Amino acid sequence: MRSAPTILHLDMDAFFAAAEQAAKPSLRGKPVVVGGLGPRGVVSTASYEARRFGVHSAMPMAQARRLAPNAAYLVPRFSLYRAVSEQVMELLSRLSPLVEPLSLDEAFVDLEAGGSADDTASALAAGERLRADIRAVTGLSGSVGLAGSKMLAKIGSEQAKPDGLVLIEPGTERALLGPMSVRTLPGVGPATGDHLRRAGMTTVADLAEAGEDELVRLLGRAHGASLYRMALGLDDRAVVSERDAKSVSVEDTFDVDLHDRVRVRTEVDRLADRCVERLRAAGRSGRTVVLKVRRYDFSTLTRSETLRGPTDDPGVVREAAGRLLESVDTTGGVRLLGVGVTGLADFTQEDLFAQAAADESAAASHASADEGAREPVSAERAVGEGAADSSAAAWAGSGGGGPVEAPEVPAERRFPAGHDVRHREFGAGWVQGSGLRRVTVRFEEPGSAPGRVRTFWADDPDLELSEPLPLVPAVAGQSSWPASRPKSRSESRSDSEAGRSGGSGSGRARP
DNA sequence: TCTGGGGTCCTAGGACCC
DNA sequence: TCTGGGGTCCTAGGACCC
Repeated sequence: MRSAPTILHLDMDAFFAAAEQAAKPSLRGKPVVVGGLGPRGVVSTASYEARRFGVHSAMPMAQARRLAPNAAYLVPRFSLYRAVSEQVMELLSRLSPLVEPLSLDEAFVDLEAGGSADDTASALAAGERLRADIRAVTGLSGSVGLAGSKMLAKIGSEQAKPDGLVLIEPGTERALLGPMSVRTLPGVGPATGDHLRRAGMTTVADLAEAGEDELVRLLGRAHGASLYRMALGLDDRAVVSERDAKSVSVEDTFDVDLHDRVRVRTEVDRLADRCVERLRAAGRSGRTVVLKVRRYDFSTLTRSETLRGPTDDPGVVREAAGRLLESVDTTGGVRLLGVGVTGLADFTQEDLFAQAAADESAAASHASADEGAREPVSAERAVGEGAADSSAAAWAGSGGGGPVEAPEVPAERRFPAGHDVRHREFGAGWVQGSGLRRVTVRFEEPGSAPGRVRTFWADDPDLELSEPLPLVPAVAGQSSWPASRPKSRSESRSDSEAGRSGGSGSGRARP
């Protein structure tokens, strides 16, 4: 709590969808839904136009399609969002060294620590300038909350949406919060909300009135006490930059439940490899391996095993995950599998060896086999039979499961819906749909007029996938476009996987 | 309507040690 | 010989957030 509103919370408006609209002029002003396109996909972000149809985050995609059948449905492109996010974070870092990112599109900034504001007027000026800078550099809008604490700054940005700024004057917190729903407070989700409602509390004022003892009795020590303080508008949490990750995990929901025990085991192996890849990319190792299984009925369980020391050896993680799998009953079908590592240490296996060698310890019995990236097994995965999306079924081809390295990569995998392409003659565009060895491209780019559509053969040598373009043309002296740097393998993987799980390539955008 | 993927934090019981 | 309490680690699950 401070007496001047110098904590800033920035939240980009409908970030993924807005970035896609900026990249694809024909989608501006139209409903756009970004999320998983497979039969079990959910909505990541809906544009404000799509929200008017009732579409919102975390909604099953099938439901979204019923509500907004004419919206454009796109798979997320994290390389684009990451690049825009880096531009935004760079602008925030000019305000203060104390920037705490919460996700790609959200962050706290301590304006006071940065010397960029020390009272209401200067905070307001900094916030408005930031919003203008973000629009100039990225072409997107963000909403800003300013207050004397993190909680209130965040509530402020929520109230400011879309494309606004709200400043909450210190001293007015309790009056402002009193009539609001308990669900406004961070940490109060559906379960806690129900719990409180059954106890007769629906507003923040109700919580303040109930008192700390009552809330602790109801919700437990930590949760009850912190909620009581928040209800009074008290929040001392500092803005902290650079928090080390505490776990790394990967998981996959399958388009169709897995029944074959052998198949389940090979998927666990692949997930273990992917998990270790990410672990190593972060220069970390971990001691506890966690297996997650979601069964056909959505019941979810985890099994974990703590090793004698941290590892980043894919073989070790695979074996541990495999052992854990032994203790899980998978009859009835498996909907999701996940492999994670916690208890992270800052050194890699290589460092351990160096240390061990220096100590002349005999511990170096486990060779860190450099597995490298295993070729993903048939990318068709569970698509093919029983896929709900009729277009996906039509495009999945006959039988599926052809040789992985065959030259005949299906068009929908070489050219995932929504991704950028370049044609030697027609220039920049994006994949509107693909399948049956054809690719349909809309030729337009950020800043251009809405473009026209043309269809090509997927093996057309003049057509190739390209990196996302900056949403705003680069200006001399302006911050550079991070996407232009060479991508790491893990980055390029994540986008193509998103495209793969999208499966159908049915990024339908109406002309 | 039929439920993603990546995380964080908390609770609770049992083992183990002092 | 029997009993007590506290601290830490491990495991499993749940709530929550974006």
